[in-house]
Amino acid sequence: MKLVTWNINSIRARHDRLFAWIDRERPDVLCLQETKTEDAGFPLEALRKAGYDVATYGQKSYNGVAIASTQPLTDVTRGFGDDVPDDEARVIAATTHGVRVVCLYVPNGQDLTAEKYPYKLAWFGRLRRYLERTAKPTDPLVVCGDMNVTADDRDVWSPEAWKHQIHCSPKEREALADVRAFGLTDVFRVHTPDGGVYSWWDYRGISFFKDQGLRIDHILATAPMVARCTACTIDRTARKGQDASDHAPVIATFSE
DNA sequence: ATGGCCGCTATGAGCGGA
Repeated sequence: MKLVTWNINSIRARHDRLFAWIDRERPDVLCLQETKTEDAGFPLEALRKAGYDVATYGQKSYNGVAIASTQPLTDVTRGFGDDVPDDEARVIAATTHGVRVVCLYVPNGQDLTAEKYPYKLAWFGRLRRYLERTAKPTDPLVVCGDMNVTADDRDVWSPEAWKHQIHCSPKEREALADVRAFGLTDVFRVHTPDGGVYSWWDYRGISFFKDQGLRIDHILATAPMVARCTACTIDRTARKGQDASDHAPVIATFSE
């Protein structure tokens, strides 16, 4: 089973590139973030035609997540289902290929002094409690998406430039570590212990050309899924050229 | 030191992204 997480940065703006990539890579499960549209603008029929069952959780202009799978999606849930009023479409989950898949678009946080920063930290707490309520660490579970946090300095092209910046603050990293402490492992790191591989590059300047990126898109898995994970890579080629998302897809392969 | 790009919107400037 080939599972992909990709912050597509507008599924409408990325339509041709997305479908060309799907045709080439044929993922079994595709988790998308920042679709930036309600269902009216979502290419539901095109994905079905390509052989996918699809579940969306969209909103106008911002956020938006979706899961597509070559097998049926069952038990689809949207949001955390907690008691916090929140209409931002950032969480969708479904069971497919015998695996519970949680697709996340974590809040950006803006900067360490913004009101969005404590919201982001609290959001990670809600995520941890959501996992406690809805899953067990012994389940076949994958939690993936745009985490908007670097796990440690190996994920940062310049730890000095990014020190105490958003995506790299100790509190964000602690919040992500607390989510992992539920019983999740970053499968990319299992296969690639060395740093210097990124999943996002700023559109501005020549950051991609100079490989000045961050690894903020993660695939986390419970122990039974880690045992089945034979590879995890980041498709840097998808970031090249015109009309690319600023994120590259992360691909994990699991044995049956 | 700052901003540099991109996608969105009952667009044409301002917001959010990371």
